[in-house]
Amino acid sequence: MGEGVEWALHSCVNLAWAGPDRAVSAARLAAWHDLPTAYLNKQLQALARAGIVTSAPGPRGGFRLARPLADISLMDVVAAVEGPEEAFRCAEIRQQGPGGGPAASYAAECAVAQAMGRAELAWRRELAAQSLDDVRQQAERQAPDAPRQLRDWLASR
Amino acid sequence: MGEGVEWALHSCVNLAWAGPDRAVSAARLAAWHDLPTAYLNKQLQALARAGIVTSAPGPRGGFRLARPLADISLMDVVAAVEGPEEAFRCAEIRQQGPGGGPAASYAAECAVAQAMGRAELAWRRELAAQSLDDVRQQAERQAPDAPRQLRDWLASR
DNA sequence: ATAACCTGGATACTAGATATCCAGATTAGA
DNA sequence: TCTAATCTGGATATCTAGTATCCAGGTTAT
Ligand code: SF4
Ligand code: SF4
Repeated sequence: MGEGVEWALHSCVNLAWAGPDRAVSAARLAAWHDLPTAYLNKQLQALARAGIVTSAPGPRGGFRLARPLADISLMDVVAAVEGPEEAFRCAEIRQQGPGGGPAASYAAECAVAQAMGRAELAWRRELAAQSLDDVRQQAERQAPDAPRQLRDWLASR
Repeated sequence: MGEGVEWALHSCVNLAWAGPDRAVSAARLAAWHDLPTAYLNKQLQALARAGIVTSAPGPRGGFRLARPLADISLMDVVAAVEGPEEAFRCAEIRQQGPGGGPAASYAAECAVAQAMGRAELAWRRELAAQSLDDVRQQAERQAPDAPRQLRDWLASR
């Protein structure tokens, strides 16, 4: 699990707090949490390609949310940043060595891979069930003046 | 997800097929699927430390299952091989930069981390719900003579 | 026209996973 | 008792994927 996921999630919540009128540049989003600007920019580009945020060049440009937080699930962000690969990669070892005859060659996905696939599906379902708005609400409960702090800081630039 | 997990899972099923009387050396288990002997040995050591298999040195030594396959869940094996670390590691970025004041410093685990934790819990639960005996049964359905092949090959050594 | 900004490719750096090696310790069997 | 097979565990090397930086474009507000 790359830490780009965490950056992307926090950035989305920050964009929501900044409001829909104001576009925020990658440089500012990065500075807010002291992250490497160029690298965070890559994650934001991935979010843009996935249609989660929109991007605009030029002065007063930057990123803003493409849709309300309630319509963005954690799964959307994870898929956008981490790519579509499964965590468990089948290397087909059962077909190597003396054990792997042609008998097993044409069989379907083996039992191990299926079991791991079911577990990963449960993980995805749970991520898909939680929206970024849920996250935002709880974050505001823990730090009620975080949104105002961010807006003030953005305004002072 | 390291591929040692896959090796360990297949090795456990192979040990079950070999039977409880015969201990199988790491070298033979590795040769069966053409895996690097020394490295597979490390995964088997991890399984031994976790109490999933027992090990015995000396001639006629090797590994055997510590308990029936039905009492070993996929989660047991994954935890033994991959360690206890969570896939999502919280880097506490919210406390870095201008955004992280002392206000948030003492707050509990943030909303993002909690949400990811819930998803990972669902994954673990699904893994814990599936026993290695389920896997064995389906594997035998796909390749009914795999157990006999393995026993024959082991006997011819 | 200028400066602020995104895009995307090329490149370097780094940490972790993969793989090998060796010097003990243990035990079955001759 | 001696030998050979085997596990144990630390040290080390290699490889891969994640992390990070840079630059040469292209776009747009002022
Ligand atoms: S399908 Fe089964 S044997 Fe093949 S790589 Fe996946 S887990 Fe291993
Ligand atoms: S607790 Fe929240 S802010 Fe801190 S590292 Fe985890 S996800 Fe990021």
